[in-house]
Amino acid sequence: MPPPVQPAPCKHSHSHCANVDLIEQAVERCKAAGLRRTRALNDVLHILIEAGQPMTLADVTESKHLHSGADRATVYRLLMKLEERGILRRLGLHDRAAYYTMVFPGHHNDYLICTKCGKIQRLEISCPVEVLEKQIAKQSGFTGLYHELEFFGLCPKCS
Amino acid sequence: MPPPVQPAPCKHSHSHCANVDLIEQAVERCKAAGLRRTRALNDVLHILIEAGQPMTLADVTESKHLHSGADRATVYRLLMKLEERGILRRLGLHDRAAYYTMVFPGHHNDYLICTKCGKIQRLEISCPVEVLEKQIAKQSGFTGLYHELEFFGLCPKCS
DNA sequence: ATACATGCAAACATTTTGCTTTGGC
DNA sequence: GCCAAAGCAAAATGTTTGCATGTAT
Repeated sequence: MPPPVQPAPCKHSHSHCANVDLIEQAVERCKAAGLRRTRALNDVLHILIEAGQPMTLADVTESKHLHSGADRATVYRLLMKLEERGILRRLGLHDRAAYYTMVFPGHHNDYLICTKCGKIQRLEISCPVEVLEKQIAKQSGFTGLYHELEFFGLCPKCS
Repeated sequence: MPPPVQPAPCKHSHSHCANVDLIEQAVERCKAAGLRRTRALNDVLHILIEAGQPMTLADVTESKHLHSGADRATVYRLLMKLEERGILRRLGLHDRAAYYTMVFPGHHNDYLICTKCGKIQRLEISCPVEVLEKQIAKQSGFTGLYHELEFFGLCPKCS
C-alpha cells in the first residue's frame, strides 16, 4: 500500500529544472564511467534526482518524466549499471520492491518510514554514525563501507 | 549468492539447548498473544533464537531443525503472526528475500553486511542512535519508533 | 465443538535473462 | 562499422492466498 512517490517538479530536462548542477555532475560521472549518453539514461537520472527520494523500479518506469518511454528491462539494466558504478544505491526499505536513490559524494540520507502506509520521509539530521563507521571499517577489515539508517514506526495519520 | 545462515547448535528443543530462557520467554509471549502452541510454532521460535541471526523464510523452512516439517505457507503465516505481535521483526537487508529476526525488549542489533557474498555479521556495538530516536519520535509524531542500522561494504575475502 | 492452524496448489509481484534490433561513438 | 543499449517476451524467484482438512483448546 505504499503511496506513489511524488513526481518531480522538473518538466523538460532543461536548465530551468531544479538541481541542474547535480544532474550535470551525475551525467559527468556516467560519461566517465563509460556509459553512453542515451535518452533513457538521461531520463532516469533526471527522475531520481528531481524526486529527491528513493524510488522503485516501477516508480521510475511509470514516471511521466520518462520521456523516452524506456522499457522496464531497460530501466532495470540502467539502474544496475548505475549501482555498480556507485552512482546510485539500492536500499532495502521493507517494501517488497527495492528502492534506488542517487549517491552524491559527501551526502548521506537517513529515512523515517511508516510501517503501515509506507510513507518515506527523508530526515534532516546530522547522523551520529559516521565516527562509528570508521571504527568498524578498521576492526572488521571491510572496505568501501557505508551505512544505512532507517527509523520505522506509525506516522501520525496511521497511529 | 548469500550463503545459507549457519544452523543453530540446538538439537532437540529441550533444556540442554542454549538460550532456553529466551525460548521460554518467547513461548510465553506467544501464548499471551493468543497463539496456539503448535509444533511448527515451537520449531520456528527455536530456529530463529538459536540462529541468533536474521533468517529468510527459505532459511527457516529448510532448516533441519524444523522437525515438524512444516510447509512454506505455514512458516510464512507464522512469521506474519509473530511480526504483527511484535515478537519478531522483518528486516530489509538488501537481499531479494526478507529477513526475520527475534525481538527481545531492551535488545537491539546492528549488522555488517558484505554486498558481494551477502554475509551478515551482528555487530557488538553500543548504538549511538537511541538518543536520536527519541528526538525524532517527538518531532515527527510517529509512534512505536524503532530503527535499523546496517553497514555495507566488501568483506576481507571479497575485497 | 469450535475456531485456529496446516498442507497443497495456484496466483501474484517483482526481478532477471535471452535474443534480436537500434543507435551512440 | 562496432559494440553497448533498447525492446519485447519469457523465465526465475520469492511472496501471498484459497480452500479443504487436521488439531489445540
